[in-house]
Amino acid sequence: MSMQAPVKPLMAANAQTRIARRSAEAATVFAALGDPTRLALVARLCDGSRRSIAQLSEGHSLTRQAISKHLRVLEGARVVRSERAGRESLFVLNPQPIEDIRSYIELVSSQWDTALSRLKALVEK
Amino acid sequence: MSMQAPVKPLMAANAQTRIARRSAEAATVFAALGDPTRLALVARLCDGSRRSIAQLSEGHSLTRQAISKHLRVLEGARVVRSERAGRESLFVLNPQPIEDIRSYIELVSSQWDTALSRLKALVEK
DNA sequence: GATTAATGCAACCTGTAGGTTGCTTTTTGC
DNA sequence: GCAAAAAGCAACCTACAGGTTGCATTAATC
Repeated sequence: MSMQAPVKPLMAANAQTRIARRSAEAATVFAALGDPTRLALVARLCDGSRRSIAQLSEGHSLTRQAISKHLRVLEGARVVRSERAGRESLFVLNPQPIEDIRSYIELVSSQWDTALSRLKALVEK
Repeated sequence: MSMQAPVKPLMAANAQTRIARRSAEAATVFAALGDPTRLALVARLCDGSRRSIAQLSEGHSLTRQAISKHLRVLEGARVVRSERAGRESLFVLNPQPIEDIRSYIELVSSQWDTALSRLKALVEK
């Protein structure tokens, strides 16, 4: 087994740790969005509407309970919020976590970009 | 069961379908990033370095084979590319799919934003 | 107040994701 | 050429994600 990774650090260690620190939370949201059914639900809610489970079940081949479970998963990741209204519970998108992973991706991309520009600078030298 | 969703379309139907159309591919990438171990691997590769499996296994409590499997999943989602170099295979980040989901999120967010602004306009009327 | 709609709850089933162990194959370095 | 390093392959295990069915509960409606 090799002692240490013989790879030169091409970036500030700060950024790496900053990214790593946010990975855990980000993974939860990614996982929530990583199912086609759930992502379809998010897509359907992203116009800001609040819809009941029955409404959200229409058009899917799945059972109402299946949809319900998926909604609870999304709620667990805070991608969605629910509120009971009479006999139905209404779901609405919560944009915060999605905004969070957007900025996470931004962070990752920026690292990649600086890596690329450094590489380019190195080649041109 | 209710006939049709009694929800007014708050947005152009175009955007909804545009989002829906991209959901399937996006879900694959989200799923790939939805595991903490895999996201950590991506974080480690996002500086543009190419590293071997052995290198990427260091620091993890998992087996080399486990890491290897995760890398293949990432490769399946094209988040990462591999290349055999002698007796080791090197992995490097491929930013394209991540860029894709970034723009997907952009799309979703924009819908949410227009929904919000319309709501605001409605209230102020 | 009886009926029907909308959910919730719980048990259950099945496939597969995530992980391990053990062995083989391919390079490398001496 | 031999020993060790790096990775691939394959079988296996286990938990749980994703789905179903059936029944209980709550609320609207007439």
